[in-house]
Amino acid sequence: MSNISIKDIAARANVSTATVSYVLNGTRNVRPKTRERVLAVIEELNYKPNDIAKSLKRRRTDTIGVIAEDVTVFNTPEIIDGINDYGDRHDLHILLTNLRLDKRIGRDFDNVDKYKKYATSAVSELLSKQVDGIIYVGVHTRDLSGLIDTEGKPIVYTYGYTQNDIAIQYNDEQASYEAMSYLVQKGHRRIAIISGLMDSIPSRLRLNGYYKAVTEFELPFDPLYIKMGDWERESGYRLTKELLALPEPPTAILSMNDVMVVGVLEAANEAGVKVPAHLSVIGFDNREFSDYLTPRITTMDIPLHEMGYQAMEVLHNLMQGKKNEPMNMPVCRLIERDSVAAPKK
Amino acid sequence: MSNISIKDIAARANVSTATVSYVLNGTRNVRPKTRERVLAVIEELNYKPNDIAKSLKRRRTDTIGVIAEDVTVFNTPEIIDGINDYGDRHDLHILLTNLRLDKRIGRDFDNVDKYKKYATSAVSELLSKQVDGIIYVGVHTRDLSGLIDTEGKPIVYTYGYTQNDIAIQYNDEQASYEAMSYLVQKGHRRIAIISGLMDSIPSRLRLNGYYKAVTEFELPFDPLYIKMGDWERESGYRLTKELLALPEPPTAILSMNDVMVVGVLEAANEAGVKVPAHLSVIGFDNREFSDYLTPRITTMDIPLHEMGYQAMEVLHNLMQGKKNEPMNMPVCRLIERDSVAAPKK
DNA sequence: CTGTTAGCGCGTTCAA
DNA sequence: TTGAACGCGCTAACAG
Repeated sequence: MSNISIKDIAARANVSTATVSYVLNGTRNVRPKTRERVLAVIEELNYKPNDIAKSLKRRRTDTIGVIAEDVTVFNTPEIIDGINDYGDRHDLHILLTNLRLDKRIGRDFDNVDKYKKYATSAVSELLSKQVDGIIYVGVHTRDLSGLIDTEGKPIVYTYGYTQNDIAIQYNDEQASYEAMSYLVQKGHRRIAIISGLMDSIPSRLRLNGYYKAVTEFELPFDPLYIKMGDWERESGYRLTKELLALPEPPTAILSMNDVMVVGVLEAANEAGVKVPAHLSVIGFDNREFSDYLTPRITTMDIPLHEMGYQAMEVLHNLMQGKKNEPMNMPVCRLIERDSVAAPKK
Repeated sequence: MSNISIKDIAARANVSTATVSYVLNGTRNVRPKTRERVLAVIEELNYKPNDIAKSLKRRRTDTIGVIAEDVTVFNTPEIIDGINDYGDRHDLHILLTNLRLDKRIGRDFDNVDKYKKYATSAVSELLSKQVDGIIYVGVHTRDLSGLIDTEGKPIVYTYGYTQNDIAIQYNDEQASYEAMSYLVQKGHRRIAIISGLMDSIPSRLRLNGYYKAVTEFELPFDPLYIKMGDWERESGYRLTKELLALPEPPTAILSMNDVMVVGVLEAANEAGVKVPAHLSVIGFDNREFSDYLTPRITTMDIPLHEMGYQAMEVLHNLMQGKKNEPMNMPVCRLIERDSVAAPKK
């Protein structure tokens, strides 16, 4: 156990504690010979500075509080990885709080009262720990205004936003537009879309991208091609059945997540419709399993790592009082696999 | 920004800072009237104690350093969730370090020198931050002796172990034995196993469980039923082809992870062998996608949450100098789905 | 320019 | 119930 303090170093090197501190931080010039001697003693005693004491005086901890709504939800680890990536490069540490919302309240996000207490006490603990800033990692994009009060500490949101704070979002509209372009380029005209729940922002934005593509490429617009799903596999299954039963079924389906694609494939399979020969499918999320399905699913990859990284970058600037230049919105990337082909004539 | 300190409270309540501290911590009796007054002022000024100052004096931070080899690897988030679960219940906070090994060095774990520097500096930073203990979360069970030196601070390993420290492991042998029992009970006798890499501890332990079952249930033992895979899908595919080409092919396959099951299904499909009608399969890991494959895969769930929870519990005892009674080894649980049926006569 | 002294940051806790 | 020392490192002020 190292109870060695700066005093011990000072004593053994025959200098004052101030000098040791200056050597350690390069805050001031120290004669090379003295510096050598101090460094040698530090090495010899394997001294490790006490960051707690340092933080108390500096009124800065170089620590960021991360509030994750649920670390076990698929998007969170990759965002945290991005946060760590930036943190490593700038000597910022991460105090992680996991609200565990999925296990505690499931998907009942409307009932804010159920989890406000968790969020509030998380913030309170982080403030007591004197974090220099906070990143909130939601599981699902929505308005979080009023959920927490950081009492002036800088905060940045991902997968969520408020009226007043900075939030990092990726470009949903562009993503679905790009997926549509790809399908069109492959020769598709009759393209259906299976959305997520319509109270969801990404659902609406992606629908915008869909409309935009339909308009720009002058695709046949049929309201029956627009299906409201609920993010779950069963809705993919059910809605695909409906689509396939249409007098003029679509030749391609854009599904707003990969989970619903599982249902799409089941329905196609049951109906004897081959994917991609008779029906093309694109998913969203690039979940690991999308590569394990048959056929391997073409899907939009969400820039999670970049979102975490950018959130930290923006927060870091905020902490230093720098203005944040408007940054590029992270964009999705199409992962081409085997679920899209040219339509049969 | 709250710059209110205990002094402000003391002044406004006409007491000494000591009294405020006693009220806050209940460390000593305070006359009810005084206590009321202090509490009122605290409320009024929305005072939040500074844990940094507190930690400096108490020489204890109530913070645990978690070193994760990679948070984006599938088992890690659930382990962290277990850590948080225990932490929440005992007012312990988590300082998270992510070594990001998967991105930095891939699977090249043999080359310790490549990541020793990351691990060492992670420990060093955590010690400087004065964490009360450390949990190391590996991505893959192996001997980590000599990787890091915590200088006397208590440490507990999961997915990894050393010669001298405590490590939380789940019961691998029991898991494969139980999977085998289940297959036998369904009527299978000719059961093959596809292992992971054989330099892996879990591979060997699970093979032990397999042997034990073969012996106890007096199954026909055929060395050709034992296939060495490498955890990857392709090996599942290739080895299943070999198994199906045998003069007496197995009626069931136990695969040491779910990823290889993907390959098993592909091979079976190509050979026109129906799962589970003609071939039963059990996987390992209960990966989310195992429920999305066709058929839905029966698999062994690994008690990740419990491992994290138990690691914290053990560490907490260590921190308090308590002896750790031997605890129950976390056990896997069979998730029954649709990939196992009775064998055809 | 180099080195030292001493007070500070904020709660905790002992002696009185 | 209180005054004051203390935990450890930083840094302003000062001396040589």
